Amino acid sequence: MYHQEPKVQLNDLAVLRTSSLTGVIERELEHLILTGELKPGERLNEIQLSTRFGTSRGPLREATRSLQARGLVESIRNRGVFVRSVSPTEALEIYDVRAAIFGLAGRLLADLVTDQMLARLNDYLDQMDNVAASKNFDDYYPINLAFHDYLVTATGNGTLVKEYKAFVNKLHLARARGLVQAGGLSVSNREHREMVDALASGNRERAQEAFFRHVERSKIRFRSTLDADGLQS
Amino acid sequence: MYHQEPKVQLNDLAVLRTSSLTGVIERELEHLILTGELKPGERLNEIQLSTRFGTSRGPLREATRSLQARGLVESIRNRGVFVRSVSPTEALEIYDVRAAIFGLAGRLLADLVTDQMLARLNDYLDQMDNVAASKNFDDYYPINLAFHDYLVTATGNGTLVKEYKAFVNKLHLARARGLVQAGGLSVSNREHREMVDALASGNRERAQEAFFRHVERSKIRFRSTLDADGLQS
DNA sequence: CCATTGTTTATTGCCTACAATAGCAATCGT
DNA sequence: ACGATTGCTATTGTAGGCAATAAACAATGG
Repeated sequence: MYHQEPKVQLNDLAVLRTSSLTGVIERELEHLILTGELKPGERLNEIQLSTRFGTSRGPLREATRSLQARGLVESIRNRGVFVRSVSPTEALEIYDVRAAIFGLAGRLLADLVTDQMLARLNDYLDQMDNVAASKNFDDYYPINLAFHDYLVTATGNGTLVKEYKAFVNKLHLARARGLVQAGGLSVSNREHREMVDALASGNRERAQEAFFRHVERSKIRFRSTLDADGLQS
Repeated sequence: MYHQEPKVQLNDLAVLRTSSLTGVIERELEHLILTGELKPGERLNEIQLSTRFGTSRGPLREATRSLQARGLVESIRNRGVFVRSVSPTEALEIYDVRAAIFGLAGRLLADLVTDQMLARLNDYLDQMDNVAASKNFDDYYPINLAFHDYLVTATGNGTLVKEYKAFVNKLHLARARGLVQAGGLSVSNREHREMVDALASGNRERAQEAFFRHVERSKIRFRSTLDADGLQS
């Protein structure tokens, strides 16, 4: 009975005023998927998960439908819903679309760039240089992520932000997930500087191209490691 | 009881073997929304719609969750789900993202283009010229749509296709829907020829830019009519 | 007359129960 | 022995019912 205290610990009742149980479950499932606790190909058992969340199957089913529409999960009738497994081919497709969207970010930013923004970007670059020098790669990713997040958000185009993040998430479901990260490891900060320089120039097309190429190079690195490991499709 | 013959007329039971009731409802709702039978801002009454489809509220709720994730509908807790109304501002955002994706299509096609493809594209161009000459504008849209659909599909990038169509659909929910179409009416076929010529040249960047600009010009036309009509936000 | 506070009603949120299906194992016939 | 068939079990698909909320209206007090 849902009028009792739900068993969930972190969600105050206040939260449920605005966001429905379904929404909470959806975010929770998304988290489980993206952290890898639920692995690609794994089935989401309705009863098991709903009891885990302390709810009935209804909200859980609604949550999985939403995840399905967002491409994180796929459903086979009468068999269940499974965490999606993104094939290398699809990963390559996603890289291209992501490049296009990120390129748009560059194009838009070229018209919006301010000294303050450039200062902040250069700060990110310095931080990444420092961390790279100290070979502390675990510290590199958070900054790298923040750098890209800032760029995308600063466009002021919410649709763009949403799309970009959706694709980044989807790449986490790539069968060769390790390769995605491994490829990123070798990114030299020079690519990032090229992007910031392009922004500073205020040249739309140049910025778009620099941003686009940055993602395309990630794609190429991904494909290389893919070939090296002899993975197909 | 769902083991009886459902009241839905067009869907054979065979269809339900593969796609769930939820999926059928979702497609049906999507149709109602895109044809305008359900207008932006309108509430989707669960009881009314579920009885209309001859099902219970469960599958209907799952269908609307999916539509919500896809951005066609928005849900307010304890108040219901409403057909989304896309603000002019968001429409402009969408135009940009769509331009980026369409630009990618151009870039990819530049590497894939064949004589056969060019012939087909030129055929489309001729058809549109003819129709435009005869001022039969109702005939113009289907060809225009097919032209763009073909371009996007020919990239072979399914992710791109899906995204592109999603955004086209969303633009149908723009508050100033009429303006979207009105703006398109004045598209001269010259823009289309520029795109095809760029493809023929095999120059990636040029093709990307031509495709990108085509959508951007639609955006500008949309904004002009917007300003003329004194619409805000 | 207006604001505030019950009260009613339509509708959503969630849950439980039952029907149907898929996968598997045991059984049966050949 | 072996394939097809038939139950069995776990799990999903759907239905319908009760609780809770919000919006509209009525009643009350200032």
